[in-house]
Amino acid sequence: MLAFLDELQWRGLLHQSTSPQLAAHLASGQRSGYAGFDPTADSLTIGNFMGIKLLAHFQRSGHRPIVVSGGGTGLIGDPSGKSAERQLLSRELVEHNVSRQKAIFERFLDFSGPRAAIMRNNVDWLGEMRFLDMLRDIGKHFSVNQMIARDSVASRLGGREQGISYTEFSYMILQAYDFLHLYRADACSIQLGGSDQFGNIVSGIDLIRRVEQGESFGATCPLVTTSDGQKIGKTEKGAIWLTADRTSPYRFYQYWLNTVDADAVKFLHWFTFLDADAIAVLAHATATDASKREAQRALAAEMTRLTHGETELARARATSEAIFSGDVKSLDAAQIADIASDLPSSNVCADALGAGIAIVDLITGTSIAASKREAREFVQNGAVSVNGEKVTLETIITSSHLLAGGVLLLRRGKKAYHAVRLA
RNA sequence: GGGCGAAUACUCAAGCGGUCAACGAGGACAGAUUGUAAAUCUGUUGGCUACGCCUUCGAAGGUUCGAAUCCUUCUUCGCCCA
Repeated sequence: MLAFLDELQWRGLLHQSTSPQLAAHLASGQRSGYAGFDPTADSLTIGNFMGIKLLAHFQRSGHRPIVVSGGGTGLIGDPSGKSAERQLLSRELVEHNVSRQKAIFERFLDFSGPRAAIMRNNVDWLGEMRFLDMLRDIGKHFSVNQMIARDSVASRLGGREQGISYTEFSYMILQAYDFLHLYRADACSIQLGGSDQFGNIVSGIDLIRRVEQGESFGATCPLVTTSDGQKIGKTEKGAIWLTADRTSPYRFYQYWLNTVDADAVKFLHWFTFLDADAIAVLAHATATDASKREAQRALAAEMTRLTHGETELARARATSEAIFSGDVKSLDAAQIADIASDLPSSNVCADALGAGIAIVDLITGTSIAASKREAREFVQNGAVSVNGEKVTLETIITSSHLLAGGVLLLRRGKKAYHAVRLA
């Protein structure tokens, strides 16, 4: 078992730590460390995954991870890395989001055993905090002079267009207080997070030192980006989520499979739990014959298994193969239904289909083509196929085209698929 | 409070009375090539009952045969003076 910091180090996930003593602190016993998550949505994206992964490594290295849901801070909004003031979320929504996110953590962390992960929600302590107490007990330890020097605050003070509200300005105090609370209540001495959280982490450490004369630590991972500097997990069609209701396992699998060569090995380090040897083998394979995309395949498989489980991985793989080999006609009804459930879909009524529908009309308004003009263009370009066969403008779709189970599989280009069900 | 200027499609950005559904760039999408890549080349990028028609150039009115282009008011933003 590798020490926590060493593990992060070789994976390229260690950006900064607050003190050289951290390694010794970790080596001297089982520690508790936390990372916070904003309940801005009822799910989490692969952008949030890094925080989870830090905790997972922490646990695997023999320590106790604490997941802190920002049920309280989520009501305020973290100004770090934000150029504009955030919209406030309602209490009900934040609460709902917190409860939905809980289920996600259970897939990545072990909530049983001697190092069982624990969940905390900072609304539990921030919610009942009295304003006067906060000002007297906590506020006294913060220097406004230092607070306004913070990047996240300074950038907002300079601009005339985007100021910062007192609400968001206070955020760092709340996060610092979180750390203090956890230090007291759960003997939590470490905070983990992205590099953008470094300032907030240090604030917490300072506060603990002043109030409790205690020692605490922090470590951050770098902001992970793709080779062309883009945020990971952002696509044109929206973020890649960690729950099937927002991103199907198939799409999730495809996202990783489509990783560019330059990023594949790097992502294996960052996102998977594969060990150094396994990654070295894949790196070698990629260097020798990139066209086999072994690194991408392993990455997609690992990530899908991790987030959705073995069964969903098998399905996503099977769907991918059936679809990209173009051989969908030989599939049976169950397989087709399986595939269709992973794809965007629409319905067509049996009567209309009986009479025959022009291909252009069929695909207009689906995820394949937004308008008739576009539909015509795609068909003319030879971009559209039905059940793996190219269609032309003259093609009329009738019930004889239906695959087993009453489904049509539409395809545009190489990667856009759509299922049409008989209604 | 006063003065000046700007608002154009996903973004940036031309246009300043007809030839404007609106130059160009980026992005996006598709085709060829390929590895469900990258790079490259080509095409498309408001909608439709489609060699024509309809709706768009911050909003509402107006001038004109005709406006994104001129006038009025309003809204928002920027700059300058107080």
